Amino acid sequence: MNTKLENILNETLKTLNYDYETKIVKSNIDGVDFQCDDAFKLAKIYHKAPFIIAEEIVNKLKENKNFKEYFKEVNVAKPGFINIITSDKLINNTLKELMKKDKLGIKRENNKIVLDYGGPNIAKPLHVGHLRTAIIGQAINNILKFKGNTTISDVHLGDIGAQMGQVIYGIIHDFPNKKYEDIEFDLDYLNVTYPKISGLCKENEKIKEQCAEITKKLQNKDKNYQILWKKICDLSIKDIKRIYDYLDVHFDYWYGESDAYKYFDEMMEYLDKKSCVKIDDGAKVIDVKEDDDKIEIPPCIIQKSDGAYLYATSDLGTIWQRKKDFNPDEIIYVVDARQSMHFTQVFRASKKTNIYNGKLTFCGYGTVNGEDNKPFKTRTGGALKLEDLIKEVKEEFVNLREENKSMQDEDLDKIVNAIIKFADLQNDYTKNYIFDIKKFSEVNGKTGPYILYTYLRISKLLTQNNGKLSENIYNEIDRTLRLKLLEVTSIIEAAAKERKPHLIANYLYELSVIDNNFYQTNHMSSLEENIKNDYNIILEYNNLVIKKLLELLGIHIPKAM
RNA sequence: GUCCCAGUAGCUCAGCUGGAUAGAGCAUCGCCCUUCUAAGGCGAGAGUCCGGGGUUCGAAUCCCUGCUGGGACGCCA
Repeated sequence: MNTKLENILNETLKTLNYDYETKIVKSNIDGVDFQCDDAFKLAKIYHKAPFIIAEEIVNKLKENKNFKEYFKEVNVAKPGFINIITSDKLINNTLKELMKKDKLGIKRENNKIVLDYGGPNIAKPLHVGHLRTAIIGQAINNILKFKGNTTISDVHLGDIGAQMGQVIYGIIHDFPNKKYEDIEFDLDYLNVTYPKISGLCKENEKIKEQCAEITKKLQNKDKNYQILWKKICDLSIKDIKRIYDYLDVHFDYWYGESDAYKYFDEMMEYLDKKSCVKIDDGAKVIDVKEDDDKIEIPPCIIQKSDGAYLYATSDLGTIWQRKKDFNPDEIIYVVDARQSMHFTQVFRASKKTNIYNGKLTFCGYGTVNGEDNKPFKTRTGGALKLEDLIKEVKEEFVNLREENKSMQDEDLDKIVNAIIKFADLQNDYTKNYIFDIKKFSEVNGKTGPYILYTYLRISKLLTQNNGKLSENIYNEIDRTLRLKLLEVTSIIEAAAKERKPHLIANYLYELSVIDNNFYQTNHMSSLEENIKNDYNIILEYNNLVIKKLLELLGIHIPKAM
């Protein structure tokens, strides 16, 4: 739509001898569809009054023999705005073209992109802190895949950190006389043991040291500890998968930090030859300062003075591994914004040492806060488990009204997903947001269930149509809806380009509001056949759009609600 | 201390690659169900866009500065 209008406007500019690429934007003036503000720019370049230029353009435009095909009305407003009201014909023709197009009219991309999201720790249950990376990461994954890219998602498990030593310490002390092979325990046991030992470590320096020792040996591939480690991983991953499955969050690879450890030897050997790698206070560091830095970026430490490896090493090792396994065009990290400094260091280290020269993107999201606007904690001070959050939302929704109690479980789960995901994705992810269980479960207003409700209600109105859209537009809200549907392509393009799922969520909400208005002003059942036919075609497409966009956000539509 | 992010209606937030009268949801108040789901729609009130400068024909948006809140700053992950 915009392109078509821009083309005809640019043609006009040319005949007036203005050398300028003009842009058309959506107008927020009542009754005006689009506006062009470039008379002001031209005024500066050609030293004329903007109003004169705008009038010149509009007059010339009106001489165009195709004027009526494109426009219902074009006029100039006060200082020099060009207001455009498009013809019904243009709207309908563009809409017809869009309906024929594959993938909602978007341009295809073909990059190979690795996405790093999830990042749960083995031996700890998933909690609220794991929610955003999963939901945002999966949404970005879906969007980029829809754009045609080959995406590779990797959960990047924290499978070999300090918590492993602590859990193994706990197991050894709970099963003192058993061979490691024979020790058996379940998830409940793990869920108790980790916090228990973690607490002990805070009180007792000696136990902490012993745990650290186990961790170190494990990292150095101690065969015995690996037996227990394997058991813990298997149990824990199974549980983590269960929750991710519920949230429809999926990964192509379940690699962990331990998988990067395999490459440390060859990577360190490679790095030792680089001039930017040096020893500082006994630690091996990569200098990542750049001349135009506003602040001093500390060097990236890749090996501690005691020889141990740390966070940056494993992230660098992971880049090494990804380059080797996938050789992607880009790697996207969907992680807590507070890690921005760390990733600046790692990204720079990777570039400087030539480990990877592709694009590295940091998508840092804000924290989920409690009502005190501080990172969310339960009443007892711990992190709320994701499983409990899901339960709470479900309960809240079921108790909302009597009809919900008889809902099918399958449908309920879809709605719970919609509630949680839409709440998270409707705002720009770079910002913190306040986590309010009541607001999460709210069904009125800007929520997932509102969108689902709209979709389901429209599906019930749909009847047969002959697939041939006429040239008519019947009323203002009809027109608004058609124009809104024409925006879908650019919305997806923007969401993909900026990696911002909330653009899609906002569009879905705006579209749903228009839909609700539409079917309350236009009673389908009492309409003439030809109007009903047109509306059916439009609403059918409308629902196709809603369904596809919801899918991109990881939200699925229940059978009924 | 340095740097990053934020400050928009009572509350939660969109808008931020500059455009006309700053938009939603919740809350408040009015109207709309003999007709496809009222879990809805329409409308009203509510604003020094944190303060102060500047750039511009035009600033919530860009620059400088001050205040407030959150965060990050070499051997944790």
